[in-house]
Amino acid sequence: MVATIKDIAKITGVSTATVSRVINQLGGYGNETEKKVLAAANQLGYSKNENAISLVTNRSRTIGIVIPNVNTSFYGDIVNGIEDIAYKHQYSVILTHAGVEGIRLTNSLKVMGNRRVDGLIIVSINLDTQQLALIKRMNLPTILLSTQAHDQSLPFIKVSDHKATFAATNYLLRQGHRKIGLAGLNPKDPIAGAPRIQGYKEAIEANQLPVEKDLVWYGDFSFESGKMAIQHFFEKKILPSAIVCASDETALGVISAAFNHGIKVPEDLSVIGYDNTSIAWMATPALTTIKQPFYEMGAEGCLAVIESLVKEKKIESKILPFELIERQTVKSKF
Amino acid sequence: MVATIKDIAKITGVSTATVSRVINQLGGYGNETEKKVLAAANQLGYSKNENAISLVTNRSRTIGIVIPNVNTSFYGDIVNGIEDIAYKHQYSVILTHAGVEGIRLTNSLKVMGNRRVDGLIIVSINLDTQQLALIKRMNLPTILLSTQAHDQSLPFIKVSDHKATFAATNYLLRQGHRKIGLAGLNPKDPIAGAPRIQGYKEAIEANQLPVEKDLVWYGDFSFESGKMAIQHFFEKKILPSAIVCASDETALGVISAAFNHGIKVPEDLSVIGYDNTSIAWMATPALTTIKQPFYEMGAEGCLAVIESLVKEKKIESKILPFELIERQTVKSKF
DNA sequence: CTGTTAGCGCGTTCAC
DNA sequence: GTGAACGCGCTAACAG
Repeated sequence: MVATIKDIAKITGVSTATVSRVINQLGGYGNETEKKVLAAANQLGYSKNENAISLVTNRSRTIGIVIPNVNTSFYGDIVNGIEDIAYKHQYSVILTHAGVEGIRLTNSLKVMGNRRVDGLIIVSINLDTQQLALIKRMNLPTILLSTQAHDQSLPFIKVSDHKATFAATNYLLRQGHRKIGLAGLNPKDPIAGAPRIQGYKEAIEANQLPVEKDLVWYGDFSFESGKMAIQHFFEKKILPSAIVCASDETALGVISAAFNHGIKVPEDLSVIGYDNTSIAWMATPALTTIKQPFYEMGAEGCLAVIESLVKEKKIESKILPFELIERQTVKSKF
Repeated sequence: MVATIKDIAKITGVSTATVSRVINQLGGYGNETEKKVLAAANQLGYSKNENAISLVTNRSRTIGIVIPNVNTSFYGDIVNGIEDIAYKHQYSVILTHAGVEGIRLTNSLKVMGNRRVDGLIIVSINLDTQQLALIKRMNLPTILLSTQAHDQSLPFIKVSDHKATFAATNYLLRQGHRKIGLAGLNPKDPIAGAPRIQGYKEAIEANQLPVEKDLVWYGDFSFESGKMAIQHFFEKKILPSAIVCASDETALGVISAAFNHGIKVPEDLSVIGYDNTSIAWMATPALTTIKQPFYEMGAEGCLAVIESLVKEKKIESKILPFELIERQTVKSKF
């Protein structure tokens, strides 16, 4: 058994109250006692029991992270950002997976409730009305990362999917591309799907070009979606000169399938990705892509939650800037 | 404030002890009371307070994960494996980063101690003697993942780095390659460095070939190391026909630099990676590599810790099998 | 089948 | 400057 403040009290001959004061540096005790207590604590290898503290203070200094079960590599960055900030503020982080598409979310929330987390960070899950209600009922400072509530009823941090895809498409247009495909987006996804499709269309139309249905291939943001897009374009015999992709993975899928068909990137086909995960810059040719600031999302989200805890500050939604990173997969037509 | 068993007791007119029995399904109570209690719990939205439970039972049903701060994508898989198993057994998982090369480890362990985690999973950190002592002093079921203690004093799960690299090298040899390079390994790393270098050398020598010093370029497992290796080979004018790489990232670095020099993979140069992270199969050409079963490492490691908790079963070290995955970056010389 | 009691480790009055 | 006493929410004897 680990030592407790009782043990320290016994050894030093002071009361547990005083030990507690010293350990928490609350002041109001003599120099002598302080030394005595600290020495004893050190000698016994005393370690706070956060569970006991939680019980009496009614706060756990713990933040709950809920992540879906898909394994795109960017979750790592977000979690990094969260944990770094939590660490700085002496908070701990407990992590649960909410299953594919958040199926296990209810259970995740239950766990978080049982652990009495002080705040909640929910990453990249499309919440339905019922789930939203569940979250609100927990009455905890909460922030959504890389997603948002369809009714905006919870604060979030993300980039503007609409603008980012508009920018990507427009960039291709400015490079002289006229037949621009779209690959891998899910139109039923109200957060990361539909708005991006809209951004793509608007960019095309803003240039007085027609949106061609056959140039759009829906999917699920995956590598496979990218491969299938190329397959589809081939079958329809309508190969675009450039493709806007749902993710870096989709872009790599496009490139992979293109390669198999003998199409060269970027000479014959330009490709632009989305996310700027590590695979983007490690690929050959290196992927031109839209960068999402994942680490910052995590860090700022965590900070917002913690500040709402200590300063009772309301959590504000925030749109973070994306960035178009030019590398080697887009070729100008001029 | 959330409802407690006291509230339930008051409403239903039974004692808190009985409420506790019902909630934990311990049996020994009437059908009537059970219904009453459950109904009240439901109505009040009762939620266990795990912190209070931890206090009295002296176990937290929490497992601590310590991960270094580097951001290779495979941590995600390991954590996935851990969390899935933890979830199944109703354990929670608390995550801390131990900084670059485990510099913050002491603090991580302190956090874990304060939270009174029941078990410890340490991922991919090379522990020095002092750190090992620290961990042992915590007196917790512990397992190391994808690393091991230099004195084998803690159980671990990993693949045999030595054998895996031997296999990779030997595979290249069997494809007819005679000038085989090695890129990106750190010889000072006693776990993932030196043994692999050894495996490489042994394979070469087993084929009565000389180990050429200039064909070996050390590094830090990174993409950059791969690029520098090619740079080096060029300067020395000693381009191998195949390269064994420290990681998939190193392999991609090799491929990237090779591409810039007009060297084609695999036509002019064969490359074999290590890890089989997602970038391996998404790359074009898809990377031939050594697969490490990361998810399984996490899952089996977590299971071992939990079983040692419930069954007092000792945790055994385990060498997991690697697998050589043939894709498109190695070309036979025949 | 059920209630009483004690105590887990700690922070926090309220006295002195 | 310090201590006694209480209670956070819960489980675990023990008694009935």
